[in-house]
Amino acid sequence: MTIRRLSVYTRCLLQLEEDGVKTVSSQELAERFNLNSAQVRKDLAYFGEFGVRGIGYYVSGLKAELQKILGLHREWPVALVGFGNLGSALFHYKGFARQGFRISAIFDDDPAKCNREVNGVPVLPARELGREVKARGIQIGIVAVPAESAQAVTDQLAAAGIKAILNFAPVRIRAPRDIRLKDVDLSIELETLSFYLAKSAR
Amino acid sequence: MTIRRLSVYTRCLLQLEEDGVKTVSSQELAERFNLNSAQVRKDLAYFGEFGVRGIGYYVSGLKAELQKILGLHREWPVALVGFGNLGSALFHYKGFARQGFRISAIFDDDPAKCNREVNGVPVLPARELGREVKARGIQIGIVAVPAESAQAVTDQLAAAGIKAILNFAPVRIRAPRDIRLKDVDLSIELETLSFYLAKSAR
DNA sequence: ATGTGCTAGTGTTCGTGTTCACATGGCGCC
DNA sequence: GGCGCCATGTGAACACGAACACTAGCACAT
Ligand SMILES: NC(=O)c1ccc[n+]([C@@H]2O[C@H](COP(=O)([O-])OP(=O)(O)OC[C@H]3O[C@@H](n4cnc5c(N)ncnc54)[C@H](O)[C@@H]3O)[C@@H](O)[C@H]2O)c1
Ligand SMILES: NC(=O)c1ccc[n+]([C@@H]2O[C@H](COP(=O)([O-])OP(=O)(O)OC[C@H]3O[C@@H](n4cnc5c(N)ncnc54)[C@H](O)[C@@H]3O)[C@@H](O)[C@H]2O)c1
Repeated sequence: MTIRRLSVYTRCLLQLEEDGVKTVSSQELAERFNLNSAQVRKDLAYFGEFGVRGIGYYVSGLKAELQKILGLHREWPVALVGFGNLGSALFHYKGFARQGFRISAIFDDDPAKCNREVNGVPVLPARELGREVKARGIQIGIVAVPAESAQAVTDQLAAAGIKAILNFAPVRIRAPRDIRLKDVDLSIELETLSFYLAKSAR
Repeated sequence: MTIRRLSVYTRCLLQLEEDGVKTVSSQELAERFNLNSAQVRKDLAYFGEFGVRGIGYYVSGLKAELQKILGLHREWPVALVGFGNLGSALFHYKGFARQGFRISAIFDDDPAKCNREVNGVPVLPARELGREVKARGIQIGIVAVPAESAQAVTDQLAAAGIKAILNFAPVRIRAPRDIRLKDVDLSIELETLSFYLAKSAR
């Protein structure tokens, strides 16, 4: 199943709830994301029978169910490794906190950047990563260091017992099989765009 | 066909070329990304017969072919809209330029940020977007403004004749059909991770 | 209490993308 | 110059996810 869509539905439901909408049909949800309504129903029915026939889905009930499925009913402490351009943009982004992701420790090898606090969050040298991650029970790590350091950082995170990694470095990194790994590669996104431009120019 | 893989191959070939490797087999490429070797061959054969039977692929030849397919043999001027946290991280990122993407105009509505130059690139108020994009022949736009402004910015980019948009705002934006649209939603990436964590904790 | 209308749930079809397995065809060695 | 090697290219099998179309069940009106 494609989990990404559940996230999209959840965000939409948050909006609908704010707008005071009580129920929503699979049809309406589908139109918002130009999907097929059967798709939406299959996605939702996979995890349980959340809907009411003849009515649709109760917005707040469905929202709560989806949040529980996605693990958004709790707070997730997150470790951010690399406090450069991208790292600090991510840190200052408010959207993560809204979904329960709290960057609760930052690690960077640059002595000029570490051993201080930013908005109450400690910036620490990478050598303290293991201890700090364990002490805080952090399960999610974000890798925002240069490509050449990404594997080393991943190894440190793995050793510290982290369970999931979001990697921004443009390299394929290796992690133990039980660690969930997700790559975000912005160059690739741009390249798919230029591919289509180059093609239609042909 | 999944274009993303072509980008991955290309980056790998760049590395191989630097390392002085002359030829590479589909098998070797596949192992690097744990893919199937038939997959690699299908991907490449789709665009032409680039390989030599019994030998594999000539690294520099294949690299050049893929770059041409992806449109990386030329420079793409890019318009960046929104010069906040994320926008400036993207602007200062060196990786895009390496693939030929050059941010050549920045637009932001905040008067404190615009009407100046950063590293020789003008930061302009959004109202000048149309003129500037046309004048510079920009075909790719990056949307890094808050969600509530994203649709308005998209409309401006569309009116200016842009052909492709990379959107970082966490909303589904609408654009004319002939504009290639790509969304990057980092919250969703984190949520897929927390989904798996929540699931295995169950 | 019964009927009608509406929308969720679901078995099946459909299409795309992946994997398998083999035949094809350059290259170099004899 | 012919022969064997080895990796490509590709048709066929397969798997997965998406779309269709039908069935089931709840709510509300009568
Ligand atoms: N900036 C962007 O917009 C952008 C876009 C796409 C991808 N990326 C990728 O994200 C990563 C970070 O990019 P950036 O622009 O923030 O780079 P940056 O150079 O600004 O920041 C990297 C930070 O990592 C720290 N660091 C280096 N090695 C470390 C280690 N072993 N342990 C801990 N910290 C270490 C450095 O001190 C620095 O502060 C890179 O891999 C880059 O390719 C960035
Ligand atoms: N910062 C991150 O790490 C991050 C991560 C994921 C998603 N995003 C998304 O990226 C977008 C930008 O995030 P940010 O953190 O950079 O926000 P930000 O508030 O730091 O920056 C937004 C910038 O856009 C400008 N702006 C607003 N409306 C505009 C308009 N109509 N025309 C031109 N410029 C306009 C503002 O002046 C500001 O400079 C948001 O949609 C956010 O949800 C950011």
